[in-house]
Amino acid sequence: MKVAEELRYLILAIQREGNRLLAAELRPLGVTPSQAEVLRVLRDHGPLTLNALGGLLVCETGNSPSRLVDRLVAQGLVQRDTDPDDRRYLALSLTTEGKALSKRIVAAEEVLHDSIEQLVAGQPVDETIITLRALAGAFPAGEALARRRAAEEA
Amino acid sequence: MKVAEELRYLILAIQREGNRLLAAELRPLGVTPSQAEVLRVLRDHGPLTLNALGGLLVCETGNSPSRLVDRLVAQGLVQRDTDPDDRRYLALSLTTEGKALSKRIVAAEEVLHDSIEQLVAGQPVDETIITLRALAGAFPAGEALARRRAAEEA
DNA sequence: ACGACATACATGTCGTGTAATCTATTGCTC
DNA sequence: GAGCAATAGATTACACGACATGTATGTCGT
Repeated sequence: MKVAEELRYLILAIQREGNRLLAAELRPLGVTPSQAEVLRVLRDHGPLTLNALGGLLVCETGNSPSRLVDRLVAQGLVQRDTDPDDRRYLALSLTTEGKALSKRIVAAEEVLHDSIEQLVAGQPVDETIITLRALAGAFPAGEALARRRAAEEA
Repeated sequence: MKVAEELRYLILAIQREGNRLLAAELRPLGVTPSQAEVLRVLRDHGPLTLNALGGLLVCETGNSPSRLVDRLVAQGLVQRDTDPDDRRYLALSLTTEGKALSKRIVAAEEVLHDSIEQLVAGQPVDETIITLRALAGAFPAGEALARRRAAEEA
């Protein structure tokens, strides 16, 4: 099998299974992995417009995470205000309840991350990250990650 | 950011974007990446039952890829016969049309694979594959890949 | 032969990913 | 300020993935 093909399938398999594990951890909290990502981004990066939110999401649902946000609003976790100056813009932020839940989400993610670190213990992880960054950097979703890293350091 | 968290998001980003690129290559052929995987597996691993097919798919849709196969049957690419000895079993195989299309699918995948290899040229790819195999090997979907590798070598 | 169980597959539901299309608001040009 | 293009966002259609549940067929113990 070609190297690129094996890479592709390995990444597909890991992504699927990782997502399932995370979904299982998050289920008791009543949110899905994508919803959790939105809550975490909103928690870390203040109030955002829908577009700005999309730019920071890796699970970026194309143009508009509208539906994703809809469900979070319906659950009372996210507040959606319209900018009074320019009514095309939204101001998305966490409700008190959303802030509380996001703490529990971080804890659930820790469980997954600990499992991952155990599995890759003793493996050449640094080289792996370098390679994957080279791959991801070529794409928009990879840039979302880079933006988040940049914002965290600022 | 923790190593495991960065790994997780990198893999998510790469998987998404890779899938989109492949979907674009495959669109002129009228199939999706998941459908293409089914056609390739059927081409390489003879007639299969639905369960056996699921065991070789990385895009393994849990229990049963019935609906995935449904669309391929509807397009005339896959033939679905019932085993006369035990009518619970299916015998899935490519039609002539399906065989012809699978050749074009391989060509479309080559395009993606060439792009990937260009992007990771000069990176520590071997170490990356080792790490990812360690991760994937812990999961069922990773085993699907291993089964395919084993079958290819046999 | 009968009934309980097991196996293989099908189907329903929910949430999501992607792309196409629609609506509302704004800003620009004249 | 009227018309028009650009922009932000919402809506919609289709295919999937995950999970739960349903159905048909076969097997086994009695």
